[in-house]
Amino acid sequence: MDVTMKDVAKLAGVSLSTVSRVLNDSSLVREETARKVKKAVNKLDYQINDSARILRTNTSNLIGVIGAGMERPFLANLLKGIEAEAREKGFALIYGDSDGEFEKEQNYLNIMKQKKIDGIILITTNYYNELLSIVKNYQIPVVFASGYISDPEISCVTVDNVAAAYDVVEYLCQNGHKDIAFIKGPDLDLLASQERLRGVKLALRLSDIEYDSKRFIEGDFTFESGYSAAKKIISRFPDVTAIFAFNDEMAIGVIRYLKEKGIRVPEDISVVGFDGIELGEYITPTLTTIKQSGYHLGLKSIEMLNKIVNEEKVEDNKVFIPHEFLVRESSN
Amino acid sequence: MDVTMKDVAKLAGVSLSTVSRVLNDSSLVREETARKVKKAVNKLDYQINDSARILRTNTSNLIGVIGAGMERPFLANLLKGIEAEAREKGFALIYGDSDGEFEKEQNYLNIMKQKKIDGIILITTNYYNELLSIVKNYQIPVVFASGYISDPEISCVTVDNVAAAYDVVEYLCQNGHKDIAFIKGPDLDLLASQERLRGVKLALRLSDIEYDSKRFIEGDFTFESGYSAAKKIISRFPDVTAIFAFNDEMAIGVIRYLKEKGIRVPEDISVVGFDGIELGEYITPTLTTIKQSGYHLGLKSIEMLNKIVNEEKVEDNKVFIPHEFLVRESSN
DNA sequence: TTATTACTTGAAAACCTTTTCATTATTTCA
DNA sequence: TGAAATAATGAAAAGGTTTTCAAGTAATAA
Repeated sequence: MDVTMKDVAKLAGVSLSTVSRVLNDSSLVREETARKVKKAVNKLDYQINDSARILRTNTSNLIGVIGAGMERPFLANLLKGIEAEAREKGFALIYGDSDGEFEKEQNYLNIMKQKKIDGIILITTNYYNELLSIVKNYQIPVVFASGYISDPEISCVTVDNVAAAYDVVEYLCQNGHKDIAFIKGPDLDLLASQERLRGVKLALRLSDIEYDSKRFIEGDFTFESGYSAAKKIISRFPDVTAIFAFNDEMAIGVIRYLKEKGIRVPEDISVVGFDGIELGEYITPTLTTIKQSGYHLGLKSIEMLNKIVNEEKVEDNKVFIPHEFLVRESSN
Repeated sequence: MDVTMKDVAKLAGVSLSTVSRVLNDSSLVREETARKVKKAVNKLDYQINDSARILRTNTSNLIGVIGAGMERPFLANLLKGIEAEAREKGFALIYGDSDGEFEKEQNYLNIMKQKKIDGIILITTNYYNELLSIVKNYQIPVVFASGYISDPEISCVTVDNVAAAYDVVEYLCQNGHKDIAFIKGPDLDLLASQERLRGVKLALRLSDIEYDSKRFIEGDFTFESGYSAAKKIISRFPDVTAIFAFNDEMAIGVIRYLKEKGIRVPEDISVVGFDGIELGEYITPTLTTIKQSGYHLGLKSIEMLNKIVNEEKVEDNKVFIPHEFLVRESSN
């Protein structure tokens, strides 16, 4: 039913092998013959059968992406960056959202293995160690795009979460805030959230503020969790003067709660987020935050993965993308 | 290098055919033999070679998704719904973001054809007719998830944009608004935005308000375009009492601009959006909007596509997902 | 017991490429 | 001009499945 190389060969009056050569590397074939073949290809609107090609060559030009919660603006942008650069490099994408569940991740990994993906990008923080060992075992080139992986064999590209979180807290302390509350990510999140936590602790220590675990409320990166965390914070620590949420959505949830309670931001309480999603410029007050570019992060991930796949030398396999501390209206 | 069925067959002491049967439909094989085979499969951690399977069967369990601007919250949710239901039905996803460019769409279509996708979901509004004719020509089962397609052969699932937009305008008129401005989607958008426009015109006519094309500013569904459209509106039509933006992001951009100018929402100007993204509940004032569930839309799309792929009868190939008019703080 | 029938299994072809190896045609050099 | 080298092409194998067809075995019916 579909047009195959055989049909092209017949129409062009040449052999299968010749058609294949023209399609891949016409340098081995006489120019005139190549012309004939190309003409036939166009005439028949021939499309290669990818499965047959993959079966034979064992390379798919497919890149797998496993992530969690890709509807979050930051991650959606990351995906877009991945997508754009993958396209640029000639890869198609196969994508699976794991919701942070290990079982789904395993499942997607199997599917991807079966599809002979050339490489994989992991945007997943909960079971990264387990995942990593599977991927290593399968020998699939991998790039982590969700945090710093210490294993020297593993490439990762991420914002410097520790430094960024440190900057935020240092800024708050320098502005005289002593009673600060924090909204972490899920405790299951072993990368980004943990790293930000480390940065916070470091800054607190250097500012001689005692670490008090009760001031760290667990959220899940949603508006709603920021909102309800704010509620807890206000009831437990009425004297708080600043709240640092580990992402922008939670910070926006916080602001909403404070407004509802008639608490002024930033006059009564300063609020800081993390990520720098576009939305932060459009709410009132505009959101003080750490800006990192998900798009850029995605881009870099593919760039690096591409090198690994092509066995080019990767000069440095731990890449930090730039971040910027944006002081806007929600803090002082 | 990889484990193949041959290895399994050898270890289990049976033939290739038997292994294949066990893996697909063990009803044809003696229970004891099946056990042996399964044991070998587990022992060797056998994973099927998908390309070989696709080559032989000509079915891939792959669904293509072509969309534009998937970083927008509504569409990101849609993608999530697609993803979840596809997974449920045993499909993997191959996804391409076209940025609304026809060339990229064509390109992805070719790639997907080569990968022998079982079906495709189109979330794309600019060149839908051209795309449709290609897809028809390729004979790929297709579901449109971005608006109403009148071609009776083509399945689509969408919110009833006409009715929803009508509801908004009727509400505004009933609340005494006579001087309303609108922020459309891109003029290239031939589906959702056009349909909403039709609903608006209909309601205006029935409310005896003259249609004035100058009161329809073109936006591109971003915060920024809402912001700058608001600027134009305020300068050109200072007496406006209501603004209806064709999506929530633009409405939020509008609100931001009005706040900066010291114009009160809704006391001075009512603002209404469209989509019902979560964010609308967390800004102040909360956003009046049409709520539609992208997740649900995605789900339904796959459900329908699955039926088409399996050649089940599709009782009704034009599906409207429910929408809800949420009157919140930004309008009165 | 013999002849059917049903149940299990295996051998081999087919799916469509790429690529090695061999062959033929062409060019180069002496 | 003839031999050697080079360039262009084709035949065939290989990659890992599924599936048809045939064969063998066990169960049933006559």
